[in-house]
Amino acid sequence: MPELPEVETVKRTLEHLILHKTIKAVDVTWDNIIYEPSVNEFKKRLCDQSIQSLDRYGKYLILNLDHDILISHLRMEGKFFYYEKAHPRNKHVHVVFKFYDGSELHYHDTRKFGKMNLVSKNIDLFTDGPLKKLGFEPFDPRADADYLSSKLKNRRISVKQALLDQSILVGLGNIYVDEVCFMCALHPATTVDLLTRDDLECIILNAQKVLEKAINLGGTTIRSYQSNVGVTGRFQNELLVHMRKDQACHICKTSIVKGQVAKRGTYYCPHCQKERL
DNA sequence: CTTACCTCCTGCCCGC
DNA sequence: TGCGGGCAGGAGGTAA
Repeated sequence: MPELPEVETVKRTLEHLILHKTIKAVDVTWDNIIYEPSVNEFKKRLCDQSIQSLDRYGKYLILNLDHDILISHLRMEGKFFYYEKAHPRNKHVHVVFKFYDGSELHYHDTRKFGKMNLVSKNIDLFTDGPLKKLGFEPFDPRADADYLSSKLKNRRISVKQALLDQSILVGLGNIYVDEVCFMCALHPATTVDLLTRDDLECIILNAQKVLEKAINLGGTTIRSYQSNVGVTGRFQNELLVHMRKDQACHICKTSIVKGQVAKRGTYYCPHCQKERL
């Protein structure tokens, strides 16, 4: 499940592979991957546009083209494969970008959860476009305790759910939310109305920390992430609680527990992360 | 304005 | 061994 660091890794890898290439044709074999516009318009408009630059916001990958912006969200299992020459399509490949130099970029998505949006460059992604509902990145100086406090006002959801909510902060998914909760000694089910100002500052600080460290290690590779674009994640060796059920907490040696919070598989240390009631 | 629930999909795990 | 059922999981949509 690609979160901010994994998408950043994909973005950096793709920059070396497809920057300045011009699209000759696009094949789409699973229509629901394309959120907007219609599949026919999507394919047609992409033709003859070149990749001017790549960007990322939260977990969204952004390709700046000549006239449009292509936004790709990998959701659970989306990944890219790049080939120098025409390559047979794997059964889980649903979108193929063919470039004029003969190379191809294949979008592979086992569960077909990923989405692509194509929007005009004339619209502002953050005020009118598909990213308008998103919150700040944890690195953003505007993402301070006051900001979080205002976002959480009148809300009684769990910390886990709040950190998964991309309209509050972008970039954290199930893995890194568990890590941040542990680093802040917060039980993931603690409701946000019980958080102190210190907790909010701690959350921002540790979200920055965990994301920066994961980016530097190329992201987290859980299971065999067989993409040839962004494969080398090593952060899985640094995880403090996620995927560590029954293993010793690094602080107190208590066994890490896996439970359900906000309907998500959630790992935490029952000793270091006491729930507040 | 909330929060809760449904949907999309497939591979995998479990029990029989 | 083979089969069916249940389940996980981002985020958009919708209902209450």
